[in-house]
Amino acid sequence: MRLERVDGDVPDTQLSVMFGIVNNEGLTIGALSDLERVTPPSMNRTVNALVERGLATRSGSPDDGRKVIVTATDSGMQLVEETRRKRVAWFSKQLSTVSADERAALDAASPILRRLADS
Amino acid sequence: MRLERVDGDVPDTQLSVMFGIVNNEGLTIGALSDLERVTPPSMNRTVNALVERGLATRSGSPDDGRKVIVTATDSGMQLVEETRRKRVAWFSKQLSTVSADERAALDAASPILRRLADS
DNA sequence: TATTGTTATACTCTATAACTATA
DNA sequence: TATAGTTATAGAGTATAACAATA
Repeated sequence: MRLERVDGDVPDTQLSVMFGIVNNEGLTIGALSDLERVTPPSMNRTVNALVERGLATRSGSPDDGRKVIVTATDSGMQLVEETRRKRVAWFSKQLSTVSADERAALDAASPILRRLADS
Repeated sequence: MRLERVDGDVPDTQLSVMFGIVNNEGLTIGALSDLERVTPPSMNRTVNALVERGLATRSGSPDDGRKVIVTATDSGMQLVEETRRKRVAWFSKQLSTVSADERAALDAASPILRRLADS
């Protein structure tokens, strides 16, 4: 599903961070590096790339001068929405090849797989 | 599971190629790039890294002078076997947290997921 | 002429260590 | 002193384009 994207070759990692800042308000560099499970320097670099592409902006936190809040630009929000639309469409198409019984089997396995993935 | 590895920090990609050459005889650079779904130059680079680490060797094909066959060294085979052992142990441990009913649900979902992944 | 591999080049992601600025 | 972010540096993976060697 991650391969479903909008033309314009924004890499996967950068796209994932875009989804993060669109879906959550006021994320800092540190919060983003926790979310994506990378180190702060790595996230810093990725955010730089997003800002250079005009997809995100940095702004200082009002309450803590050390923190930096990353926000999506209009262009960034548009990219996320288009990508989401494409992914939902792809997923729906995949799901249409699954019978009701198969769907039930997947539903049954889903929470077990999630538990194993989180452990 | 892929995170389960032997100490010595051989990266994931390189380890995956090692499993490829241990599990299949006489693989060429081209065959390996197909197997790992990367371009030949990329695979060439990875094989170079393996040779530098002493895990694999290159040798010319007897029947086609253009082809290069990649083979695991003793050290390479040892690394693969130890890694496999660790991964099997990890997997068994995970499986031990799954009840018989849950196991049945996973077994039912498995072929469906495989079909979707291949499509 | 087509195929196989290689080299050159460039971009992305990742990490650790060391540094700056703020709390 | 501790925390948030940044810069410096280095290793790894990926791709495309251009090239050499062989079929």
